[in-house]
Amino acid sequence: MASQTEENYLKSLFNLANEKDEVNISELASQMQVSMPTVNSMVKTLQKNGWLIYEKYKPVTLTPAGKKDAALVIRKHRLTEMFLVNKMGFGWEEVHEIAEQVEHIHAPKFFERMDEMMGFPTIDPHGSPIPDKLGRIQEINYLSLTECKAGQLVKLAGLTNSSTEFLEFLNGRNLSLGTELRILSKEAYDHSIVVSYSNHTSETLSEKVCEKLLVKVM
Amino acid sequence: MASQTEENYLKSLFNLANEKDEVNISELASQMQVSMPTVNSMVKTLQKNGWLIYEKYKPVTLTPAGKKDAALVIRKHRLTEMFLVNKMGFGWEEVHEIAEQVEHIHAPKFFERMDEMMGFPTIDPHGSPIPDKLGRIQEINYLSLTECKAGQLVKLAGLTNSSTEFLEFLNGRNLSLGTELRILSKEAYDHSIVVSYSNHTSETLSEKVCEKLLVKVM
DNA sequence: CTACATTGTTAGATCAGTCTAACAAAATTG
DNA sequence: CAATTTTGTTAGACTGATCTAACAATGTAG
Repeated sequence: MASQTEENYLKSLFNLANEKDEVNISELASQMQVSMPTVNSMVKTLQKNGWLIYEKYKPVTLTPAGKKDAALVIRKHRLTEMFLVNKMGFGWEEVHEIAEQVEHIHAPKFFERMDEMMGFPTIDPHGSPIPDKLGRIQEINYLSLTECKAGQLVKLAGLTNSSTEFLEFLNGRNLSLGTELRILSKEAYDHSIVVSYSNHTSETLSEKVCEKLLVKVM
Repeated sequence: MASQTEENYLKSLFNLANEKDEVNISELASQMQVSMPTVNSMVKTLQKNGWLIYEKYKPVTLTPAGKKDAALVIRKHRLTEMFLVNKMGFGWEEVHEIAEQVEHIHAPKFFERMDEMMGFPTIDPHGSPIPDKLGRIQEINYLSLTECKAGQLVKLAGLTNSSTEFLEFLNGRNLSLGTELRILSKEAYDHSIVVSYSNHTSETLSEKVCEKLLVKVM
């Protein structure tokens, strides 16, 4: 069974993997906030346990078992976040920190019960998909708000970043998942976008914000 | 902040402390399932951190800070057990294992929220008191069923042991907290007790069982 | 293609938490 | 109270996860 540390490495590896499923040691080190030698020794351990493929001076790749176990940790994290929001009344900006700890609990029925109580949700409070019990993750491809055209009506469906600061910024603008946005105009110079939604008749969103907003065209 | 290991030692120390607040190294070793040298080195660490008083060849004693922090871990454990039973539908025999893990989560608002959702319960699903936010624990003195007399009507209010096996035994007999028992007779030879309750007209409970049942005389 | 920058590895140390073996103090018991 | 048992301590080793310093391989840019 994976230690908490190992679970954290699996999660990072899963999230950092590129199209070729590869992750560099340096990326992983910076993501995990540890030194490269630490990562070097840890990938050897993870390899020994069948979670990844490692060859000297090459990027590492999760094995199918590694991907599955990583997805199951992510499942625990996202189920927890959803439970905290839907069943315990927390705000979407408060749950990450708690879920970071709860995700390491080894008690299948605890998470099964959460899942059941919530009616088997498929996304977490930030719009990210919740992997199933077998670690399968449904790919959703939303558009970034930056890719949309003026005049379009879109619905906010996900985020590419869920930092507390960003979530609090969105709270301050009354923006939440499900909010329908009308794109009033796009500024060519700085790529900012003017939108209207709910009782906001005109709100300007910077490119920095728009690129983090994932939407579904209505 | 206490590590998980330290939290576990604090909990054991709190539970093992006798009238003089003392705990022997050997007791602690057996409770924690580690060797005596391990305990020896750990108590030195705990002392360094202000949680206990240690002198060579003497039993150890928790400091006020140690007692408080121990009680706060026990609070997290018992709130979790109660939440699992009352809000998530688990049986009282299922919750200990999960709570053993959840108790190490460092997220005050998570436990505050549980507490609030349950209406600030004072006992856990096994009848043990839940310490308050300041680590104060209200002493309840129930009688052991063995101390009761034939003819008395008593209500099951607590347990001195909450092992899964014992809880499953009680489930099999339809015995739960709040059950009112009429003591029909006491057998002098083996100290077994015959009781009636609910729709059980006559059930014989061995001394082993009776001594673990805490009751309130009606 | 060589030089420099970046990335990755090795060696060796540290810390927390654990162990066993050997020994010492304290408690018990004839 | 002396002998034996129980309890506790010390020394030294190990594992997991981390570090820094030194070095080696790879990638990049003139």
